[in-house]
Amino acid sequence: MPLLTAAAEPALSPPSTKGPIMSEPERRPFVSARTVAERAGVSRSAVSRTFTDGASVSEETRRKVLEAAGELGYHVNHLARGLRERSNIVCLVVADMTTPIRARLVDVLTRKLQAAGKVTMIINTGTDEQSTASALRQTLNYRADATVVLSGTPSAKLIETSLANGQQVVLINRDDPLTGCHNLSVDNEMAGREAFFLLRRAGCRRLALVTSTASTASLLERERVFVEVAKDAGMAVTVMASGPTSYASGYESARRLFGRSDGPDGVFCVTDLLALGFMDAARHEFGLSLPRDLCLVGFDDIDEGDWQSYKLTTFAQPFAAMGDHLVELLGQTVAAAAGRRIFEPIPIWRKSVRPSAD
Amino acid sequence: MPLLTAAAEPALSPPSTKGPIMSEPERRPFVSARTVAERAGVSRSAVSRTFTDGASVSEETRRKVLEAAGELGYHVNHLARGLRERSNIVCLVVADMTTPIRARLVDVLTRKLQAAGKVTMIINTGTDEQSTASALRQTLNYRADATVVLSGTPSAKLIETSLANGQQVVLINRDDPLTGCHNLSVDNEMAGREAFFLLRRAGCRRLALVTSTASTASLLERERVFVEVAKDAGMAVTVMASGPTSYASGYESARRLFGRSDGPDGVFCVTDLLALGFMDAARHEFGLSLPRDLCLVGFDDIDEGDWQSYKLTTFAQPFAAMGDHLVELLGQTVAAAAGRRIFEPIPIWRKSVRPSAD
DNA sequence: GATGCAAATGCACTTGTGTGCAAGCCTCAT
DNA sequence: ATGAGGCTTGCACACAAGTGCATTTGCATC
Repeated sequence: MPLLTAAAEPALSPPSTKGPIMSEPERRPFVSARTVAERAGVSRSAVSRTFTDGASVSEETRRKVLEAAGELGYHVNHLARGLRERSNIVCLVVADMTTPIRARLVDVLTRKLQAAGKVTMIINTGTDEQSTASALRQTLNYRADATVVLSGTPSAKLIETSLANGQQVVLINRDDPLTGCHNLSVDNEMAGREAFFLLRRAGCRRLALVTSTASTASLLERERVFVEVAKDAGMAVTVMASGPTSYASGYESARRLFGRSDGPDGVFCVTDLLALGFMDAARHEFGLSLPRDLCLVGFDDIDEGDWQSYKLTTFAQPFAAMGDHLVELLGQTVAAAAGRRIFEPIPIWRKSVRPSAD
Repeated sequence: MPLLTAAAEPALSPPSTKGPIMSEPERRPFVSARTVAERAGVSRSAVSRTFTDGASVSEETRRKVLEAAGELGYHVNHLARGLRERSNIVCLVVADMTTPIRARLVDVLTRKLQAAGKVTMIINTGTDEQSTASALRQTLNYRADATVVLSGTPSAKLIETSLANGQQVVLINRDDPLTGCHNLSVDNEMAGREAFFLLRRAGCRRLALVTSTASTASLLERERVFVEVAKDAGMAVTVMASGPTSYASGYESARRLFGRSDGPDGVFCVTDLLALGFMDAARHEFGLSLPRDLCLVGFDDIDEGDWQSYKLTTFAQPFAAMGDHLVELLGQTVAAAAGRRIFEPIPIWRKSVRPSAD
């Protein structure tokens, strides 16, 4: 029936959908399976089956379909496919993408997801609850199979609706105690502890910890453990935070700390960016030399830390392993037990800490 | 290894897609408009109209619909909506995402696109034609309104099918002569010329240009103009490339250049990353001091160039303006005249070049 | 109370897929 | 020759939305 009407319609251009003829930006000339079918002289089902793995098509029609598809430039519409089954879309909710560590994480994850046949949607958001909320909603709008949160803390209620809609929620390095979602995190406790031992072994006497005013759970945990372990060993720690997690904040923290009578000689910066800013201020503003006058430990292992001007001793986050674990999670059924998975940071020895005291 | 192509590539299909009824992980419990309609006691059309701007719904039913939607956690399915009208998806094809400059560009673009009501899909690809091709196919699979290419050079044929499908193609900083697509680019000619004048004004006598072995059109253009202008002024230029566009390559180039009898005293690095590596080697390996013994100009204005250890004089790319222009393009009808738009780089004066010769 | 008009509503069709079911076709063995 | 059995193939439906058109409802006016 519809075929008849289409045939009866003369070839003159359709009188546009509705509006005046002023412009016609409404055309959607994407070629569909039906067009391919008509051209190949087969049914639309045959086209669908040709592009479906394991479906039953004769070699002959398959050839005809592929030929017609090639000539027309046909590509399967994944949006339509996503109506029936999984969309294969994964949403990445992230803030501060320009930060080296975030860029690395996004890079690794998009790579791994792609290799697993997923496609990633980036939602560039702020860290406040408001924008995280609208990010989560976006995720639902596009029927993403999973939402991976790298920044910000989603509200428990919104996570609940995500889960209720059969969507997996994975938090990376967000140590917030939320139930129902997967939690990949680096072992911040070990980092805090090891950082202290590194500095003590180097013979440092006046310890400081530099952090940011963005009170992320990860940063707080590193701080807590470092201070606690130092206290157990009978050493006090000066804690300093001068702004967001950035080079400038680390720089400023150093100015403040060394502006006092006796600056520290052993510092744990909870982030490499902070550490590099701190190191630059210590050197250029106060003429200190590392590791002689000052030992410095960072966290993240960003590329810049390996540059000749810095050679920062730090801890690397095992992003590759985290990415592998993520795709493994996505492969499982939705009902897979949600829970926390902790990855060990890898100590990276460079030149900003003395090898031993003696 | 490549992205899942449109062809009948086996791909790694999840083995459970069509398996027996042994388990039921196939549930897609996403709540649809019909469910909301049933709960609210109205027709499905009413639900649709409630969420469509400007449609005619009484205040009463609207209230009922919104209430039911809230209770059920309903979110409009943008995939289904994308079947009829524009998908509002924009694909970003990018390689080397961890590079600071790329991360910045991706950050700005995702922000701008988001503000314009678009959603961005990241396709993390290699720069070879093969992976660019499968990236382009991915773009078509998801019916993206537009494809924005930040890395790699798509084949003319593939661009053609994109355009034939009504998809806009925007190349950013790819100066390849491809017809039919929009081209946003920074003025490399001006950069090369200005870089030379900066160095000459500083009184440099032995010029060098440091580039990478990745022969991007942008890099080649900067090199060509710099060398040409210098030649016109009667000065020779040593050109050096030691590897990909990275810190390490810049470092290596400096080792080679200063390992000779007379190293350069004025250098244009076509990329900031190269410049920072170059600077570090010049200082730490050869004890040079900037800008006394060596004047250095970069390009990109990455954050790291402003760090205290570097203070690199460079040119900034006006990404914000480019992003604004991009969303403006997307708002136009598809038939908008494709062409090239050139943006002026912004000179950033810092400390790596002497202010004047005298 | 009847009429007119506007707003609200519902039906049915559209978008592009994938797939269950049944029918058709071909081959082979009885 | 005929039925069994396996491969193909097409119909029709499902997925989740938006919307033109016709119909119904509500309300005011005559």
